[in-house]
Amino acid sequence: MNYSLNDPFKMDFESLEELAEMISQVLECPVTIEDANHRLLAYSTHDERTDPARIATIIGRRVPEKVINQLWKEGTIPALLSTKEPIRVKNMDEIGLGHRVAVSIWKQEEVLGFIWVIEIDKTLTEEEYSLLKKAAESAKNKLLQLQTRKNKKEERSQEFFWKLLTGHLANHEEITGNFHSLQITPASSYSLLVFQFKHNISGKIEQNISYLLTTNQRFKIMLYTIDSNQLILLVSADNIRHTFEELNYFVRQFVFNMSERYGVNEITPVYSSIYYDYGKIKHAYHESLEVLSIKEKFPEETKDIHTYQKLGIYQFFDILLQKRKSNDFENYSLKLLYQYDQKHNSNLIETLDVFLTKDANINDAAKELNVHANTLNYRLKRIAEIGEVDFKDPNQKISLYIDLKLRKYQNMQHL
Amino acid sequence: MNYSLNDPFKMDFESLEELAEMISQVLECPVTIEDANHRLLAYSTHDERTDPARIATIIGRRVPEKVINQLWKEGTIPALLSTKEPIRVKNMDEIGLGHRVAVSIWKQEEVLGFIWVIEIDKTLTEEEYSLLKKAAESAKNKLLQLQTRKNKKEERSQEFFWKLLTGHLANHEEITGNFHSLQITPASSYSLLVFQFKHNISGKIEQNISYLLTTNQRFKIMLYTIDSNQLILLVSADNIRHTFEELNYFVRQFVFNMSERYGVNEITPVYSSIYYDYGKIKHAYHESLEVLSIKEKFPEETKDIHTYQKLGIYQFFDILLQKRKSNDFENYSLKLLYQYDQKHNSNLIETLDVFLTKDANINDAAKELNVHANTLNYRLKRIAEIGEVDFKDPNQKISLYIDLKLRKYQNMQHL
DNA sequence: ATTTTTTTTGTAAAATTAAACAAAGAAGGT
DNA sequence: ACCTTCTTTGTTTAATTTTACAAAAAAAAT
Repeated sequence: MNYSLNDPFKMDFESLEELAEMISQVLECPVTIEDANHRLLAYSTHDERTDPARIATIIGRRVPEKVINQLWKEGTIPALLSTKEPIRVKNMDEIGLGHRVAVSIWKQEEVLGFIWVIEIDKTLTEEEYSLLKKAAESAKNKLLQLQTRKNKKEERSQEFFWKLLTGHLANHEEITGNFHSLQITPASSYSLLVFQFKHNISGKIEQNISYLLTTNQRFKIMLYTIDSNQLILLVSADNIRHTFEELNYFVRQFVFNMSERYGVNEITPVYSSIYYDYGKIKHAYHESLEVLSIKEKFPEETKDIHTYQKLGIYQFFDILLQKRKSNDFENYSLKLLYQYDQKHNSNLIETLDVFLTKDANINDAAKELNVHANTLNYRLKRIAEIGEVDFKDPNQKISLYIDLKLRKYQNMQHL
Repeated sequence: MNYSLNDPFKMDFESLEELAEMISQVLECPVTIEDANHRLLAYSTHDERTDPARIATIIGRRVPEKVINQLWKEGTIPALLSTKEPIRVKNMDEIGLGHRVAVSIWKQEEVLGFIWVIEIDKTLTEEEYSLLKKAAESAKNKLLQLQTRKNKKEERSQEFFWKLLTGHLANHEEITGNFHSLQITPASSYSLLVFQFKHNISGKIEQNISYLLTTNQRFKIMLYTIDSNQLILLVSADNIRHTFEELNYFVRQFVFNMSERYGVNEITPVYSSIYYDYGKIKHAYHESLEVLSIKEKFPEETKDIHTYQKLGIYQFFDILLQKRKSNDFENYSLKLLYQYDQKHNSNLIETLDVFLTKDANINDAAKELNVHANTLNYRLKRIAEIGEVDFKDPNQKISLYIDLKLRKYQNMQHL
C-alpha cells in the first residue's frame, strides 16, 4: 500500500476531532468528517473561513438534505461510493456550497464515511490529494470503532422493536424504560411504516436503506427493522402539521430514491394511523399488513393509497364480499346491464365502472375510455334506462361501485 | 222495511245476470252490477246503447282505474259508501262516462257492491229510484253467496302464502300445484311487498286495503295477507319495463290513497328484489324485513328508498358498525374536525355531513344549511385543511360519510 | 336490400360551478 | 380597548359542465 514514510497522519489520534484539526493544518483548509450517512462526526475549528453549507452541516450535526440530494443528482456521491480517489466538487451557489474536495473512507468494499476539504482561498495540489487519501486511511479505525458501538445498540433496539411489534410489552413503564436505556426519546405520537419489497432485502440493500433513512430529515425514525422482504419503521409524528400529507411525501420519496439511486423497484409503502399509546404498536402493525393485503387485491384502485385511513370502501372489502356471498345477493342493475352487454356485445359495464371509478366525472371518464364526452353521456343515459339506475342518487352509485369491484375481484379469483 | 207488493225483483233469480236483465227491462236502461271492489259481476245485454266507460268495464271485467279515481275525487264513491240512496253522476266526457245513476248494495253496515244504470236517452224518475233501491236489496243475497265462496278460497290462499313466507314449501311441483288449485297463475317473476302500518290493521282498514288492492290495475296481486301491522303482498313482475320505477309508483300511490281516502297515515312501504323462483319467497320476505329495520334506524336518509337494491351503503350498516367496533378504529379526520368544533364551537362536522349527504353538491348543501355557497366553499377548504381531507378522492368521501352516519347512529343509541 | 334503430362524434348555446376579490361582522388574544 | 385572525356574504369573471341538435357511421330488423 502507499503508506509512505512522510505520512503526517500515521500516528494515534485521541479523537476524530484531533484528526480533523491535523488535516486542516496540513492542507490549510477547513475540514469536516462525516459518517457514511452524512452525519457530522468531527470538524476543524482553527480556521474561520467557511461556506453556508458547512455552517448548516455543523449546526444541524448532519449535511442538509437538499445538499445531499444535489450531490446525488450531480454525481458526486455516486463517484465517492465507487472510487477511493478524492473528488472535486464545483461551486454550487444555489445550495450554499463553495469549492471543495472530498474523499471517501473505506473498509474493504464498504464506505464508512467522508472527509470534506473546503477550498476557500486555495486549490489542492496533486500532492495534497495524496495526503488526503492518507488521512482517509487514518480515519478508518476510528470510524470502525464507532460502527461497532452503534451495531451493539442496534441489536438491542431490534429486539425491543420486535417485542413491541408482537405485543410482548404491555406495560407502559417497561416500554418507556426500554426507550430510555436505548437513549431514544419516545415521541408522544407515532406512525408505523412498512415498505414491502418485491424480494428479500439483501445486506447490500439494507445499507442503502439505512443510508436513505439516516439522511432523511423529515421524520425522526425511532426504531427500524427488516423482516425478510419488509422494512418496518417506527416514526415520530410529533410537531407535524399535515401528518398524512407529509408521510405520503416521505414514503414516495423513499420509494423514488430507492429506485433512482439504487435501482430497487416495486416497493409498496404503507403507513399506519397516528397512535399515542405504544401499547398499540402491534395493532398498528396489523393495520399496515391489512393495507398491504388489500393493495395486493386491488393494485390499480389503491395504487395511490398508502394508509388504512384513506382506503375508503376498500377498508371493508372482506366483509362486503362475505355478506354478498352469504346473502347470495345479485345486483339487479348490473344483471340487466350484463345481459345487455352480452346480447349486443356492448360495454356498458366497463363504461359504468370507469365512470364510477372516476367519481362520476364525465370528462375524466371519457378520457380514460377514449371516447367523446357526448358518447359517454349517451351511454350513461342508456345505462340509466336499461339498468334502472339514477345517477343522482349516491346510494345507487356506491352499490354499483361496490358490486362492480367485488365482481372484478371474484372474476380474478376464478382464473 | 219497504218491501212493497209491487216489487218486481222479489223473486228468485238464477243468477246475477238474470237480475241485471230484469232491472234493465224495468228501468229501460243498460245496467251493470259490480262488487265492492268494482269488479264486474253482471251486465244487461238486451240494450245496445252504452258509453265508453261501460264498454271498458265489460271488456276488462272491472271498472278502469282512472274512472274509479275520478269517482273518488269527485265524491261519488264516498257518497255511495255512506248512503243507501241512489246517487246521480253527471256526464264526465274526459273519462268516457255518460249520465248514470248508481246505488250501493248493503248487508248490515257493509257495502257488498253497486248497481249502475246508464241514462242514455232518459232520466230516472223518483219512482224508478225506489225501484232501483229494491233491486239493490234483491241483489244482496247473490252477492253474499259469492262472498262466502271467495272467503273460503281466501282462507286457503292465506295458508298457502304463509307456508311460502316461512319457507315450508321447498318443492317446486308442490308450489305450482297449490297455485293451480287456487286458480292463480304464478307469474314467472315476482316481488314481495310489505307495508308496515303504525298500528295493528283493523278489520275496517283491512277492507279499505282490499278495496285499494283490487281496484289497482298496475300490478297483478297473486297473494296477500295481513300480519298484525304489516300488509304483505306477492305481486307479479311480468311484462313490466321499469320494474322498480313502477313498484315505487305503486307503493307510493297506495300509501297516498290510504292517507287521502281513509286517513290512514304513516305507512312504510317496502318491496323486495325481483325473483324467479318461488322457493325464494322466504328470502324475499326477510330481505323486506331487513329494509324495514334499516329504515327505522335511518329514517331521514332512507325516506325515499323502498327496496334493498337501492339501499346503497345502508345495505351494509350492520357489518360496518360491527367491524368498526371490533377494530376500535377512529376516523382521524373526523377526530380532528370534532376537536376543532369543540374548541371553536363551529359546525364543521355538520357541514361535512350535509355536504356528503347531498352527494358533494355545493349548491344543494348550501341551501340545506341556509348559508351562502361561498360560505360552504370556505368551510370545505377549512375542513380539507383541518381534517386533512381531499374531496377529489371518492374513497375519502365515502369513509367520512360512513363514519359520520355510524357516529350518528351510535349517538342515537346512547340516548 | 332497404329501412329502422342504435351509437358515435362534432359544434354551439345555455346553465351551472368554481375562483378571485372585497367588505364587513364576529371571535379570540393581548 | 385594540389588534389580529376567522368567518360570512356579495359581486364579478372565468371555467367547466350540461344540453340540444345534427350528421353520419354501425348494427339490427324487416
